[in-house]
Amino acid sequence: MTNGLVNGTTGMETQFEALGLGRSAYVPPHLRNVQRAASNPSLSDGRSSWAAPRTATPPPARGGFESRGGYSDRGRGAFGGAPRGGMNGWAGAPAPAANWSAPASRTDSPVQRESFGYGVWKDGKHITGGRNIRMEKELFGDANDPSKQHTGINFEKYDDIPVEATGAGVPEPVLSFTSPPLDPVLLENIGYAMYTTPTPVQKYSIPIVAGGRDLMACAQTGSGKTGGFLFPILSASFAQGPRAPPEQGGGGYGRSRKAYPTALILAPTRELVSQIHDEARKFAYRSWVRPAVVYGGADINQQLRSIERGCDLLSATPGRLVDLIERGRISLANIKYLVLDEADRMLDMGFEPQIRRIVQGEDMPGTTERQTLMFSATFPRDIQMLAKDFLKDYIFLSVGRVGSTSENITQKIEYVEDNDKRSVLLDILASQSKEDLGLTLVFVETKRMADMLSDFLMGNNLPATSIHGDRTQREREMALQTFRTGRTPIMVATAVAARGLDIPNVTHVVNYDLPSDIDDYVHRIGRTGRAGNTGVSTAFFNRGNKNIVKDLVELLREANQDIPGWLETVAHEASFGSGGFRGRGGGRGRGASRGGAGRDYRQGGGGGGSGAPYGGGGGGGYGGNRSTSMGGMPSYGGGGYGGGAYGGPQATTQGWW
DNA sequence: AAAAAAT
Repeated sequence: MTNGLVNGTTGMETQFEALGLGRSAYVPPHLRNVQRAASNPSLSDGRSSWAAPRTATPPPARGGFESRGGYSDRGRGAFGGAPRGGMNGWAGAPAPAANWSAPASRTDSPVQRESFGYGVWKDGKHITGGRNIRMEKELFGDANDPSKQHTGINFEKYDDIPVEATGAGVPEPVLSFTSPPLDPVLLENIGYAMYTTPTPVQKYSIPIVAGGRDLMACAQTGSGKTGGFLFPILSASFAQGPRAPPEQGGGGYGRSRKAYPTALILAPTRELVSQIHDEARKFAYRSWVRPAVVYGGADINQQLRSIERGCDLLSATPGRLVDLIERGRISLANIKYLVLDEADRMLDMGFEPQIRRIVQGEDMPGTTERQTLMFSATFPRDIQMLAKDFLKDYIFLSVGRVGSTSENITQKIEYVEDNDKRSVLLDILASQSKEDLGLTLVFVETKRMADMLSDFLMGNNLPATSIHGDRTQREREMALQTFRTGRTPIMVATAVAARGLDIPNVTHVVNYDLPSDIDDYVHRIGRTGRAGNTGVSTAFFNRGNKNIVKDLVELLREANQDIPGWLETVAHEASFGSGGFRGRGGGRGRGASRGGAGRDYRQGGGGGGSGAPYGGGGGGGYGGNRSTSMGGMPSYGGGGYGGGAYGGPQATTQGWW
C-alpha cells in the first residue's frame, strides 16, 4: 500500500479500483501485518536499526515547521473538512492569512504568532504565543454552546475514588494544579478549561510523569485520565522542547515531509482519538506543541497535509498510523512520550500485532529513552505482558471505579421481553418532559439492531440518529455532532460509543440490550451523570441477561439504588446455577476490580499464584463454583454454558424461568 | 456473540 497512491485527490476507493485492487485485496484488520510480524525476527529484540545516533542535546528550532507557518491547521480544526464537535465557533470566520502574512518579513517571527495563539521553540527556548480570543472561544467554548460546555472535573465525588500507587519510589501526589511541577502556560490553559482541582488519577500521574517515571494505570474513562497523561506530558514538553530530529540521511533533497512527533497517544476507536486530540489542542494552546490526529475512515490526504503543518503530539488509531509510517510520512524516532489508552480494549480488538510493530518494530526509541504510560481498565495477563515489554520500572496506579459508588445516576432496571422493548422505549421517550432538553443515549448490542431501532424511532417522528462501526466515518461524526448539539437528542449506539466519549448533557442512558460484561454496563451508564450532574439510566432486563445479573445486583447495592425484588430473586437463582456459567475461569477478580480496578501483580500476595486478578485463580470475589447455603438445588443440566443456561423453560419454584 | 479497526 505504499506504492503510487499518493497522487491525486480522488477518493481512495477510486484509486484502488484504478489499480485493480478490488475487494479481493482486502485483508481484515485483525489479520493485517500478521505475516509481517511473523517474518520479522527483529520484532521483539532487534532494535538495531534505530538505536544508534540520538543526541541528548536540546534540538535547534526546527526549520521545517518554522518556515511553513504553523497556524493553518488551527484555523481548520484538526484536519480539514471532517466535521467534529470542535468546529462550531470558527466555521464562518475568515482565515487569518491576510493579517499575518502581510508584513512578509519572517513568518517565524514570534511576534506574529503571538497574535494567533501559537508559540514556537526557538534557540532552545519556549517562546509562548499571545492570546487569541477567537481561538479561545473555539477551544474552550462558551456558555451558549451546549456542545462545548466545559467538562471540567471538579466534583466532590471524585474525592472518594480510591487510588493506590505501588512500585519503587512513588512520589507524593500533588493536591492542586500548581507550578511547579506544571508549566505556567499549561496552568493557564487548565484555567481556561475551568478545571480547578486535579482528579485522583491526575494527582498521582502528574508527579509520576514529571519525575520521569513510567506508569501503568488501571483506570477507566471518566477518571480524568486524559488530563492525567496530557498535563504532565505537555508540561514537560513546554519546558524541554522537542527531541533533536535525527540526521536526515544524505540530506541532499529538500526538507523532509516526514513528521517527527515527540509524543504519541494510541487509542482504540476513532472517536476516542478525536476526543483526545481536542483536549490536546486545548492544553497545547499558545505553546510550541502542535497536536495532530490521524485515524482511519477519513481522507488521508487531508491528514497528510495536516501533519505537515505540525505534528508534535500525535493521537492515532493503530492502523492508520502504521499506514502513514509505511508511507514514510511519520517517523517515531523522536518519541519521548508514548501513551497507550484503553490498552485492554485495544488488545480485545486485535491490535496487538500493530501495537507491537509500532512500539517495537519501527524506529521508536527504546524503553529507556522514552517515557511510557499505559492505561487499562483491567490488568489481565496479556496486558501484564505488554506492560513488561513496553514499560520500565513502572509505578502501578490502581484507580477505583468512578460510577460504582456514584449516586448521581439513578439506575432503573425493568423487566422487558424482547418483543416489548420497542414500545416500552417509545413510552419512555414520550414520557420525558418536554422541558428536559437532555440527550438520551440508547445502547444496543448489534449494528443491525442499531439501524433497525433508529429507523423505527425516526419512523415514529422521533429525532434520532445512530452510531456504529458499519456507518461511514462521516456518518459517525455527523451522528455525534447532531447528538451533541441536540439536533437529534436521541442516539442509538453500539459498543463503539460505550467507552470514553464525553458528551455533556446526556441525561438518560437506556440499555435497550444489556451488555454481558458489567464493566461495559458501568461505562455505558457513565455517559450520563457526568461532571456532577444527575442522570438516569434504564436497563431492559430479561432472561437473556442472566449472565450479568449477579454483578448487576451487586453494583446496584453498592450505588445505593433500589433493587427490584424480582431481580434479587433472579440473582439468587443465578448464584447457584451452573457453576462454570461465567465462563471466565471463575469470574473476574471482583475485589480487585471494585476497590481498585486491578492489582499490581509484582506485589505478590493475594490474587492467586499468577498474580493475575482475572483468569487463572480468581483474585478474590467469587472464584470457583459457589454452592450456596440454599443447598440442594442442582444446576441446570451438566456443564453450564450455552444451551445449559437457558436451554429450556426451566420451571423453578420462582416460576419465571 | 458482537463490536472495532489502514483501503
